[in-house]
Amino acid sequence: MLVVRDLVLGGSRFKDFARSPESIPTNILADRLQRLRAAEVIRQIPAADGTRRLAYELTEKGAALRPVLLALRDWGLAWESGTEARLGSRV
Amino acid sequence: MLVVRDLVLGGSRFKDFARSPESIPTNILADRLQRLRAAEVIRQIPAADGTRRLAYELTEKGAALRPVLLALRDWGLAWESGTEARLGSRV
DNA sequence: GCTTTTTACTTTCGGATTGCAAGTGATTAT
DNA sequence: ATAATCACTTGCAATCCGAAAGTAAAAAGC
Repeated sequence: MLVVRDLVLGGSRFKDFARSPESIPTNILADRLQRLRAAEVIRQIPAADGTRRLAYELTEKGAALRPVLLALRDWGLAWESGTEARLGSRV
Repeated sequence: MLVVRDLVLGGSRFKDFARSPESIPTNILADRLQRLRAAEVIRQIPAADGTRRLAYELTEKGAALRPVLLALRDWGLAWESGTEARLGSRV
């Protein structure tokens, strides 16, 4: 879910996910990326910066998780102190 | 999350959760009930059937998770075959 | 062109978490 | 009075996770 959130926020590279404030271990991150790809929530694409490196983007199925993230964000903002709103507007 | 879903659906007793199709082991269930109580998502109440047994209900904070469940249900219905809609109408 | 750094992982390993099975004491049904 | 149900707890093997280190390929710096 945190990987999906990062993708919605614009991050798209392995290093971006690894540097997120939750600081996921890289072995777990690699496993999650693999599983999310198997579930067709994300897909691999070539990096946008001209290099031969990889990046990830949400599939249509993955983008459809946005309302779930927004509902969770709203709940956190309303009920859990310390919740930060990095996700933008509704729907 | 599955405990919260069961509570939204009407189940309220330990046995109800334990008998859910996901069949959670009872030691994990006991742990989750304790944690959800600590997080003030659920609270203990006396059972409704006159016996001296226990039941659980959602707090206001817990009930506020309903939109999250609905968003997840909608996603499952749209993208995951085999998703069953046991949750009722919107909001 | 050669060295250093970055990237995207994999491997290793101790500790935490989980699933399964069985057990327990109190309450309730027969 | 006896049996069954309820709401857990305990014990143990297997799985999963986090932290750290290692690696191969690509990119950056000089």
